[in-house]
Amino acid sequence: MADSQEKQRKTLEERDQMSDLERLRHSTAHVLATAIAKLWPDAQFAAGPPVENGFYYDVDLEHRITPDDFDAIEGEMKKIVKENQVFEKEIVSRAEALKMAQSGRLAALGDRDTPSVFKIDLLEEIPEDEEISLYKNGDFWDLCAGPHVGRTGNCKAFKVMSVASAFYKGDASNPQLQRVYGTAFKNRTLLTEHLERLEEAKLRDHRKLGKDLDLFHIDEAVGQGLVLWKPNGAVIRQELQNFIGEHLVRQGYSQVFTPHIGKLDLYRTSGHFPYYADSQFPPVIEKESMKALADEGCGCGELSNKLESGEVDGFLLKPMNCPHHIKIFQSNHHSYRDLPVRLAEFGTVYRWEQSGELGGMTRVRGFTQDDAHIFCTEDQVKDEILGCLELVKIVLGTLGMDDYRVRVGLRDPDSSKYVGDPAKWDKAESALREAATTLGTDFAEEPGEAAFYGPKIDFVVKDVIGREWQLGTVQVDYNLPERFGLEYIGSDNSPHRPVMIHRAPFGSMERFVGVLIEHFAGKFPTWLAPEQVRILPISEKFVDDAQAVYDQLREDGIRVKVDSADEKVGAKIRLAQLDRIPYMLIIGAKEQELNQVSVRHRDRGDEGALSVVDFREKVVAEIASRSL
RNA sequence: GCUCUUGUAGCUCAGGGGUAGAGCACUUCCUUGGUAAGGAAGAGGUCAUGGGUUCAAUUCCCAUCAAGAGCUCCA
Repeated sequence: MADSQEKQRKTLEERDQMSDLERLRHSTAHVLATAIAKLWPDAQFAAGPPVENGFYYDVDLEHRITPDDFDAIEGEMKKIVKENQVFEKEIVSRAEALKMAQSGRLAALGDRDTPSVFKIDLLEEIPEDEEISLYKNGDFWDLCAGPHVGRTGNCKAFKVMSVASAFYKGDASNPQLQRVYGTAFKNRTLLTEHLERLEEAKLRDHRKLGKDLDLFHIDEAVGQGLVLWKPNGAVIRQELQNFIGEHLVRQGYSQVFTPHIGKLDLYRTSGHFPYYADSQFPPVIEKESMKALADEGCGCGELSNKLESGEVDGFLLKPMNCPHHIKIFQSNHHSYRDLPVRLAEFGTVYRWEQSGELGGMTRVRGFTQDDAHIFCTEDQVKDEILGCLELVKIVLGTLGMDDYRVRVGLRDPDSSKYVGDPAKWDKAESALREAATTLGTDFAEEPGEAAFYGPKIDFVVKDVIGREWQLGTVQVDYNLPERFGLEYIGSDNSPHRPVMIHRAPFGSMERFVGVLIEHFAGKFPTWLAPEQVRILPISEKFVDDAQAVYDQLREDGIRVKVDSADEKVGAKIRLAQLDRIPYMLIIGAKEQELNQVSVRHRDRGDEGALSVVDFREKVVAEIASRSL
């Protein structure tokens, strides 16, 4: 937030550290800008930095750039590359730079009627003691601190990728610019490889696979961001819940169930209403109040005031589970001997995410957290955090998800959005930091990433198109115990305030399964696969034998189906492969005679014949061990 | 929420001012076949919704709803 402007401007030191690839991409951004300036001389350029997979340049332009323009843009870029213009650095005085900007000369091919408005703005942000440099390639002069490659001829392997819009300087109150994205690599081979990787990634997109494999459905009639789990998806979710459930028992959690709504007063106490009203579904107003209000002809604004003041009461779809769990904790008196109390629930919550934010399973409006709240003493905080991290590690380890990063979210010292005593924050932050060091993986401390009520550790993974998603989370909370006046009786026979820890190893079932679909590209390990075994009789004659094997496997709880369609076995195999079924059992005359099945694995191929008993044992063991 | 793009059969998509087409899936028939597609026939659509322009709109225009990309946001 506060640092978004700083992010726009790299320090000189950071610029010196720009990698060769970033330098190349940044230079290609200038080539892009040169091409756009040729095609549309009235273009006003803002910033054009390298980014993770390429670069972009922000431009304000009457003409709406569409993918249809890409050929023309790339054509111009190729000419500029071919001309092999030198990237020339020139140090100028502030006054000179300003003069050029006033005459529209910056980020342009020549003087213009209008000043280079964004460049003037950017000039003003450059610290007094910093030198001001221009980079020139051909007639294109741009205000730029560099660094660049030597010549435009170095920028051969590029591609214009997409165009989107972005707020100037990342501030939603600023005008929106057209952001043209491109990518560039050292050579064509690397570029082609990158483009192929993107194509492959599209194939494992969870939204596509969710449809192909019949895992989930989002229906307009139900609502945006509200996920319907279809039978296949439900199997995966249930297996994951069982898996977590087993570990909860081992770690001394108690399972609870709570309703999906709670009174507004509950959230007034927690501080979530009306503070977070914008990101909640509107309250459900009590019947009697509703009627009275309607009779009064109460308007919308009035209603909202009355809700805020508490004059009218109602219920809120729960945006989180904490208050309910707190009330469970509070329904008993607690001695220090009882602590920690660990309450776990797969709790469904509802949040009014902005419509532009919704997407697939990863950002939704109703989702189920594998939530738990731990109420403990100050002394227990560290061990409890360790326990939580242990659980996250077990989860990610079992699923083979090792491509994640750990983020320790600390408060932003300059912001006032945080509640609670700074001394307690310090304590919580150091507890988390200490716990994170025991993790054995690198972690990054990120100021400003804390929740408003406390610091946290997040496990972040990337989806197929490189977007980061927060999955598992462990958060310390000194705030809610205060607001609800939680207490336990200490060994000194006087009341003390417990500390709360929120934790969710998956984060939400929706997001986690979405990410998991992409992680496995739909090829779930046998224990998670909606259909674990498919039996393929060679012809109609062997359907009865297939059915007999089916019955035996079902006894062991194996999820199995028989494909009795009137098709050749090749076609049946193809279908089973497309459905990503781990095991195919082929039954024909040979197998019938020996009471065997021919085993084919979706990745390993033909594995030869086994007796039904042997196959059963093998698969049951594989499932029980949750092997990958 | 903002900008842009998109919305045609269950799925993937083509088409285009004169009320629609392919492949896969589905149904039926022929075929009884050994490790990624055997053949034939059939059924299936108010072309997202609501307005407007027009003799005529699924096609053009506007709005709404939804999806996608990016930005902003994410207790």
